[in-house]
This record gives sequence, structure tokens and C-alpha cells, in this order.
Amino acid sequence: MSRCENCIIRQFNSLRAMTKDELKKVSDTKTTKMLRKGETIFDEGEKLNGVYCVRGGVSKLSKLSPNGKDQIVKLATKGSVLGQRSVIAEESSNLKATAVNDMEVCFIPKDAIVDTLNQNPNFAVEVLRHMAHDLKEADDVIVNMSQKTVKQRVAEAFIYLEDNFGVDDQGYLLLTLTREDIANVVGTATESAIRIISEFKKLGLIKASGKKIAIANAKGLADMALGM
Amino acid sequence: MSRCENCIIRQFNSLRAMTKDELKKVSDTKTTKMLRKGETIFDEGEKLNGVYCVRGGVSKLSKLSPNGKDQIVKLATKGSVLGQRSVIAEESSNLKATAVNDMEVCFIPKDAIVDTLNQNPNFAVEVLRHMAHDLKEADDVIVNMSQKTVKQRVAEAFIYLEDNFGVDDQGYLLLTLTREDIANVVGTATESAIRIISEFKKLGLIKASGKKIAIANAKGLADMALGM
DNA sequence: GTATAAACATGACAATTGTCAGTTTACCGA
DNA sequence: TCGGTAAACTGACAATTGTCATGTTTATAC
Repeated sequence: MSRCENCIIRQFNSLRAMTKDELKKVSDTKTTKMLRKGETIFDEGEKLNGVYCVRGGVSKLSKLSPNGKDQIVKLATKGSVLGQRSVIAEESSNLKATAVNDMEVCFIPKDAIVDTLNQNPNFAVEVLRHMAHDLKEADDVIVNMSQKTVKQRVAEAFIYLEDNFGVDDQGYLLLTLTREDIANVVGTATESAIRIISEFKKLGLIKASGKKIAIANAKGLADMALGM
Repeated sequence: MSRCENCIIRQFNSLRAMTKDELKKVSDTKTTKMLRKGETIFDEGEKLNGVYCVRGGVSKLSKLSPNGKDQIVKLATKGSVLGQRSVIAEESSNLKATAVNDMEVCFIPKDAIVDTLNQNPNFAVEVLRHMAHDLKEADDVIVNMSQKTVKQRVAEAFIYLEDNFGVDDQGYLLLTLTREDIANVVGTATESAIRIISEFKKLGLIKASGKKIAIANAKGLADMALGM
């Protein structure tokens, strides 16, 4: 079995949920694509005729707000599937997907997914379960955005990056975002994000080596995220 | 057929998606409950062993933030189903559901739902489609919360209330929320919400009669929501 | 009806955050 | 290696928003 199916398998628990025939169909119809940093996988408003699995690299999913800023709603790494929501709802995408670094993705035409959904309740339930999880996370983000200060949210962002994308052998975050991207994750002005990052450095909560950032005082940063 | 199934039918398009037997099972196992304004349907962290259909009245779905404020994530009216997310994900609820006014709800034990999900792909796909829609809405809320000012969000809230809950014959919003609830929808301090509402009155964007509020200048309020 | 609490309202002030303008630094391609 | 461009940074200031304190009005229970 090629590596590509692993996204589907991991995300939807579909080794259990999909039959061999169904997995074969996915395997037969998929195509692979390489993307360079900054390239767009799909744009807001675009009709998707399939889903994308992330094999390597990281993608940001963002939505343009009327004031011209791009709010990053989610970061997707190896093993994530992009575009299911739109394919399932048969709507055009509400989000834009951009490569944060060089990426390898595979594209699975929607028929392979939709047919399986319609015929295989196990698969549908697994997809459903996964989407239920995403929905819960979205609720959490709403509460964070509306009830926490920018400083708390920046602190949370670093913790999130460490937890979800890991660190190298010296403790530096593997995923390096620009200050602008950090600001767009947190939902603030770039200058505000920069100022807070500088402050965190002065406080010894984080340290930086060139572009790379590491959490220097995990407890302190966690307290900061809680507003203490 | 009793009225209660209508929630399921409307929400999940399940007249098409559910078989007669399945609908009968729902009908047989359901129970009805009356709630008075302010009562809790279920609490954050609670394990739900079924879903609730709203037959009458309005419920607010909220999540307590660490700073002690209750962020309202969604308002549910007649025909909405509450608790599917938790039942499907087999997790305890991430939200609290409270009656905003007197309510009538019916409770459907989870077996009736889960069994149908596992056996009937049509039903699963309809539920999935509905959840995909909710997820899109959640993304929109995230962007609004992080990119719009409180004033814009208050303006949007009134437009939302008019669009989703309607007005009486004199144009007053049918759903009357306290200022505190409005603040919790918008994600701001109660005083800030009150001040902005007063300002909108002075500007002639809305008018009030006792507790009731009406949109007086729809165009002006829409412009305000867009930040113009 | 009256007591009591909740909701509404406003002022004054502090804290947070955004905006604009400008400088420095890092990086990439020729 | 150089030069150009994008990213990172800083300061000054204005606008927004939160907090606290206090008074008024409205709803609710008895």
C-alpha cells in the first residue's frame, strides 16, 4: 500500500472503516503534487472536486476578513486531510489553503470519497466523529478569541506549536512561522505580535536563535496563557 | 406522527434519510420535558446519553472561559437538535445548554440515533452534511471575533437576531436577550455592550420600547457591521 | 403592594490594542 | 558579493475596550 492512503487511514480510522476495494479505489485515482512555500493549494470560494492529504510540510487554512487580514483558522500537518468539509457539504470552500513550507500533497477525487460515504456507514461515522472533534476545537477557538487577551493568545500559540509540531534536539520549534503568520493565528496586528514576542524574550519565557524560537520557561508561558 | 420527530426530520433531512422503522424507534423512545427560563438542559462536561430537540423556546449554548465569563457560541430555536456532537464523538459535552425563555424539549436516547447512524449511510451523510455546515459557521464566528470591533459585532448580533428569530408586527425582535447575554454573544463586557446599545439608539440605528428592541435603520446598522 | 434582587445605565479612569511612520536586519537572486 | 526586497523591530500616539464605582429602573417573589 502506498503511503498516501495513510492520511485517509489515520484521519478517519479507515483501515477499520474502509474495505480493501474502497482503499484500492482511493489508491488508483489519487494524484501527487509538490508545492513550494507560499503556493496556494486551493482558494476561498473555490469548488473542490476532491480532498487533499498532506504527506509532508505544513499548510495554513485561512479566511480573509473584510478588513483585509487573513485569519488563520487551522494549521495542517502530515496526515491531515484538507477540503472534506466542502466536499461533504457540496459547497465551495470557505477557507484558503496555503503552503507554509515546501509540501507534498496527494489529491483524491471526490467520487472515491462520496461513494464510500454513501455505501459504507462505518466510514461515514468515522468521518462524522472526526468532524465532531473539529467542531469542538472550533468552539474552543471562539472562546479563546473572544475572552483572552492578545498576550494570552500569543503564549497559547507557542504552546500549541510545540505540542503539535514538535521541537528539534535543541528545543527549537520545528515549525517556523513569520511574525505576520503568528499575528494571523492569534488575530492581532503584526506589530502587536512582535511587541509581545519581544516582551516574552525579555521575560525569559522564550528564546530565539535567528528565526528559530524555543520555549525557555514552559511553566511561565503556561501561566501567561492563563492570565497569571 | 408526533411533532417531536420534526426536529430530526428538519435538521437532518431524515424524512428522506430515515426509514419508517427508524423513525418509529425515535418516536417510541423519546420523552418530553418542559423547562423554565434559566434552567439548564445540560452542563459543560456532562455525559449525554441522548440528544435534545427544541420544540419551543430558545436555548443558549455557552462555554465558560477561564476568566469566568460565559461565551455564548450558538442560539438554538425550534427545530434544532442539541448534543449531537457529544453523542457522536462519544465525549462529554463541551457546551452548556440553558433555556433563554420557557422551553419544551424532547429527549431522544442515543441508541436510537447511534444505531441508525451505523446502519443507514443516508442518515449518516445527512448528519455529516449538517455538521459540515456548523463547522463553516464556526469558522465565520472565529473570523468575526478576531477581526471585528465590538461595535461591529454588536451590530451583527442584532441583524442575526432579526434574521433568525424574527420580529413582531411592530418590528420588535421576538427574541429578547438581556444585555449580559448580548455581551456574551459578542464576547465583551456587559458595560461595553450597554454603552454601544445606547449609542446605537442615539444614532437612530435601533429603537427600544421597554425591554424590546427593534432595528430602526437596517442599512445603517449593516454599514456599522461592516465598519463603515 | 412592597421588599428585594436583578438588570440597566453612566462616569471616570486605566489598560490594551491598533495605526502610522520610520529604521534596522536578514535573506535571496543576479 | 552586492543590491534589493521582505521581514523584523521600535516609538509615538490614538482608539478601543475593560474595570470599578455608583445610581436608577425594572422585574420578581412574597
